[in-house]
Amino acid sequence: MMITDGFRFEVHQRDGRSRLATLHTPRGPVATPTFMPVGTIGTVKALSAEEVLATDAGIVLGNTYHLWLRPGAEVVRALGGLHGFSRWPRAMLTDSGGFQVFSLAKLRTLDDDGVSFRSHIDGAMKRLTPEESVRIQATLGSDIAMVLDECPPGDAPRDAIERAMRRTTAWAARCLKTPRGERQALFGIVQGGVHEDLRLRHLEEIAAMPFDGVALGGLSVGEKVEDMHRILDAVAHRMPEDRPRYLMGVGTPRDLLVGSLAGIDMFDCVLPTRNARNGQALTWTGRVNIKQARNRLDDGPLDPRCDGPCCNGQGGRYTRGYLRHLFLAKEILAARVMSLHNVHFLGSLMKAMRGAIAQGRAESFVRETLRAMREGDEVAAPDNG
RNA sequence: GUGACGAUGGUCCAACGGCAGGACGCCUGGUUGUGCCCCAGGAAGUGGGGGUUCAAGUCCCCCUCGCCACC
Repeated sequence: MMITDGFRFEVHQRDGRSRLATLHTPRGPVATPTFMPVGTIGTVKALSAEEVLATDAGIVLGNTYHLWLRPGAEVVRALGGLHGFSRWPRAMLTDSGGFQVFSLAKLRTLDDDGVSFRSHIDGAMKRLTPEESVRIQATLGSDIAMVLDECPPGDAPRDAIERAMRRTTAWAARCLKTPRGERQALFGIVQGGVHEDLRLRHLEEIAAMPFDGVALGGLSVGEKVEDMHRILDAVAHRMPEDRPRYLMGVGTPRDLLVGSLAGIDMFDCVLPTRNARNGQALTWTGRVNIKQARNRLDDGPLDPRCDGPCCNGQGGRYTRGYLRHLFLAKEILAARVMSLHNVHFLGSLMKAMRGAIAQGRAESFVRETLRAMREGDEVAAPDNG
C-alpha cells in the first residue's frame, strides 16, 4: 500500500522480521531491502550516472539543501528536473534539509516556524520552513520527498529530543498540507533519540499520518552503535507493515545487515563514497585500507569475492598495488575506482541479503557475513518474529 | 688555487648560548540522512673531530662535502 499515485509497496516474503519487497515508483521498481547511494548535489561523487546504473542501484538520494543553494531549484527544473539534470533515469529521493539544520548548528537559529541560517557557500541569510522544503523538492522533481524534521545530535538531552519530536510532528502535518509534485511521494520521519519510549510514542504519531513511507531519523548522529541497534530492535518491526521503512544515514555493511534483519527496507549513507575517497574499501572479508604499505606489491583485487567491474572487470582487475599507487599519487582514478567498488559492494550485499530472505535464512546469512567481515556478530535476534 | 656562504628527520626549512619545531613525504587508525579529496595519532634529525661554557644546532679551530665569485 502507498498513498500517492504511481507508488505501490509490495511485500513478497517475510523471514523473521526482515522483508523482501518491491517499491514500485513512477520510474521503475526497486527491490528492497535496498541501499541508496548518496548524490548530494546531483552526482554520486566521482561516478557517472552510467556507472551508478551498473552497480544495480535502483534509487539514489539527492539533497534539497545543497541543490537549493546551488545551483537553485529553478535551475534544476529548467534543466530537466533532478532526473534530466543529473541524467539519472531511475528513482530519486530527496532529503529535506533537516539534517543540515542539525549539521550546520553553529550557523542557525531554529524556531517553531522554521530555521534561519547562513549559506555555507556565500554567507547569505536563508530561511527554510516545512512548506518551503516541500515546494523546493517539488521543483527539484524527486520521486520521494522527505518532511523537514528537527534532528537533534546523539548526545542531546531528553527534553531537547522531546521538543524535536513535537516540532517534527507539527512540521510533518504542515508538509502534508503543502502541494507537492504530481506522483511525488512523501515520507514522514520518526525522532526520539535512543529512548525506546520516545521512539514508540513518536512512531505512533507519524505512522498515524498519511505518509507513503516512514523513516527513522536521528540515528547515526553520534550515538553509540549499540544504542542504534537497540532502538532498531525495539522499533523497526513496529513500523507500518504496508509501507516502506527507511533508516536514514546508515551505514556500515554491518548496520545494513542488522537493520534489514530488524525489518528496515531502505538505507542511505555517504560512507561508501566518502570512505572510498579517503582510501577505504568495503569487502566481504572486512575493510581494506588501500594506503597501507602491505598493499604496495599486492597484485590481488580489492575483494576476491567481488564480481564487480573493479575486481573482475573485462579488462582484468585493478590490483591493490596499483590502487595504492593511484591513491598516494592523488590521482582522480583512485577515488573513482574505490567509489565504484564500494557502491557496487553495498549493492551486492543488499542483493545477497534479499536472496537470503527469499530462502528463509536471513539470520544465518547475516551472522556468517559479519563473521567473515570481522564486524562482530552480536546480531539483534528477534524475540518474537 | 684564493675568498664568501652554507651543512638540522626521507625532502625543504625554523630555533636569543637555555626542553630541537614546522611543512611535505612515510607509517597506523578514523570517517554512518556529505560544511569530508577530510580528521587524528605515530616513527624519524643537528656531516666528522676538537675547544670555550653551568649549558653549544647556535661561539672558536680543524677536516669533509656542497655552492657561488674571482684568478
